[in-house]
Amino acid sequence: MYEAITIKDIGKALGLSTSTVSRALRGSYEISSETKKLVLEYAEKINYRPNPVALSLKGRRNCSIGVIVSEIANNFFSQAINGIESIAYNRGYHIIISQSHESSEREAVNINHLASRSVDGLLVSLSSETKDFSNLISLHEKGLPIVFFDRITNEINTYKVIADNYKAAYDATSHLIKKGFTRIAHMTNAANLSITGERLEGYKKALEENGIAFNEKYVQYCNHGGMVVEEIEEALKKLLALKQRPNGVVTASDRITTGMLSAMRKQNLKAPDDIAIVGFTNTNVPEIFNPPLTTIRQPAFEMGQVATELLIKLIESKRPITEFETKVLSTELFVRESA
Amino acid sequence: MYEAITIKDIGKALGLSTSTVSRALRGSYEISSETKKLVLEYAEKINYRPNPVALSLKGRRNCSIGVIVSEIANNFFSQAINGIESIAYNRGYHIIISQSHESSEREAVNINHLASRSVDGLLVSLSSETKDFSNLISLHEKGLPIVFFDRITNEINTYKVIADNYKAAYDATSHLIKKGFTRIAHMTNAANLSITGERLEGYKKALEENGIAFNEKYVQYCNHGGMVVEEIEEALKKLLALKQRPNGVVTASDRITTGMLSAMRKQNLKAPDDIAIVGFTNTNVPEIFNPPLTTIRQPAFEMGQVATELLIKLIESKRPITEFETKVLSTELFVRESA
DNA sequence: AATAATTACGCAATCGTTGCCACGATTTGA
DNA sequence: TCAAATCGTGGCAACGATTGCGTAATTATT
Repeated sequence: MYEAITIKDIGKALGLSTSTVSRALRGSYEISSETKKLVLEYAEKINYRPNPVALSLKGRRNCSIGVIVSEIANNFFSQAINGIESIAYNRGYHIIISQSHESSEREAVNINHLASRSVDGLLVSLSSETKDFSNLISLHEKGLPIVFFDRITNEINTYKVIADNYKAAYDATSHLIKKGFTRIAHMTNAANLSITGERLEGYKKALEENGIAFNEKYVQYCNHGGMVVEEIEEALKKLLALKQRPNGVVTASDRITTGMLSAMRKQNLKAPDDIAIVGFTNTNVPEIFNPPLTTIRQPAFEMGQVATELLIKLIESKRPITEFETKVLSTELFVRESA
Repeated sequence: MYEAITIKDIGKALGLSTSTVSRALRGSYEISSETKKLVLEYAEKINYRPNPVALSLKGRRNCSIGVIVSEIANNFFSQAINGIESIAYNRGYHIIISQSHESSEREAVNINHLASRSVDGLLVSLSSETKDFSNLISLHEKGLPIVFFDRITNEINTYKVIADNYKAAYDATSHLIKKGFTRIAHMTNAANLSITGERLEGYKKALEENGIAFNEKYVQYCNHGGMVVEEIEEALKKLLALKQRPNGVVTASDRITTGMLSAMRKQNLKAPDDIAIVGFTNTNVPEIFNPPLTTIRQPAFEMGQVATELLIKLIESKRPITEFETKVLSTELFVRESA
């Protein structure tokens, strides 16, 4: 099935050996310009494309980048992927996208599949379940370039790109406090994610600066990142059951934010009167929610771009790079009516 | 960089030829069970994984499916992709996702890249720009299995999966009419998409059945499918400039629906009082919009599943399939407050 | 005119895997 | 007891492209 034109076909048609054709196509100096012209024109005419699988096997570059995220049905990630693509496309790389669905097992399967299809490098945002990095470490040690973005790990020394999650959560919490809310809950992702810790610290700092005691019960972790409706409703119920019912909340992800709005609606709770809300979200239309949503917007597109630039730098670097940095990009607080 | 274990390493370690190792791994009957056990255990121990690139080159199956859509930052497509993945994963296939961004050129580049990386088959939802199918036709004729979903073409005879767009638009329009709106606009995708035509027909039919004359000026085409904010604002302005300003609208895609809500808000127009709206959208939380949105929901996940099942059927079929059908899946109208 | 240098190309190995054929050793049948 | 069948294994070629090495033909040098 599906027979493509090979270098051999060209050779046969032109009475040349495959090596000559190969060299002619690559513009080698040891081929006469006549032959080169002949081959090039014929190749163009029959629309010859080198077989990338064969090139891969030969160990040459693939010009493809593997991307693994937890969910693409998520504004943050789909925007980040668009940023990744915008750079990759211009630099001649293709991207191959995989989802972990927050499962470390699927993450491992997909990463191994990408690695074995010999992508030139990997852009990784970890699943919330991942605690064992041995697979990634071993790939990294074997020389596979990896750049982490958003959900990172300290176990691997490489480039990383994150949003300023600490400041983002600090800003969100501070805004609620400034608006007069003092019993502020935090509804967030799985506890072991890097972003969760960073955001929790910012949240705590804002409370502390304003002399508000940190209450552990105000922090609700959604292990599925809001993909499961019930976990958010459950978390809300727990918050509502507290003696000191919170009057404000900082939600830490796209799905948790919209899920919370939906859960509040079910409970007939209005923002900001019943519970004020500042949400991390990258939706394009936060103003059409009811009420218009006060949001923290992450620079998803730019994060994708920066991560991709760093990865291509790693891939194309002649000598191994050993000095890495973690790029931290600023978030933005958009004040609307929900807080 | 990145050296994997090969069949040759196993052979060397065990004093066997590569062919014996290969057959032992594949459980061939002509290898003694002792040798098999030896090889299998050693392979397990050193965590051997066959090189898929070499397998590809050998012409064997790849167990990967290429998916091309216009945008993943779109509820419909990201849900469809999740449906695709759910089936593919269970059947042992990996998926490789590419975006066309509504550009026929990028579509072609990405499709060729997928095909040349020897995916076993292609799931395609066409870009709104695509008018030339010669590339796809030629791949299809060369034997590459292709299944279209959502945005299809009649130029290629294969399996196709669509939503019942005719009935969906008919239902949406009928609902508006039933609610007393008679000047109903239709804001839709690029004119040459299959879905656009199907929806337009349903819209027209509902008007006709209710004795309402079709007004061409009420139909606004958004060539970027709502990805560009301005095109929607422009379309709304054109509608508002009409002598007979419409009092209802059927929006035909995720991005157009939310974009329209946003544009209406900018113009200080409220639904349903100023303009009632029924929108095609697959958002998970249509109830948290202002107002809660009356929606047409497409069975995106199921469409992805069905398309994938058909594709795998094509891929795994021993003898060429020549009888194809187009599966039509039902949509659902959810009545809320915007109409 | 004889040798050296250059040009332009072909041969064969390589990447990892599998398909086909062959070969020696053991077993079976007559 | 001898030929045939069977079994387990190894060797070679092939997939498509690249590349080091070799070499014939041409050109330049002395």
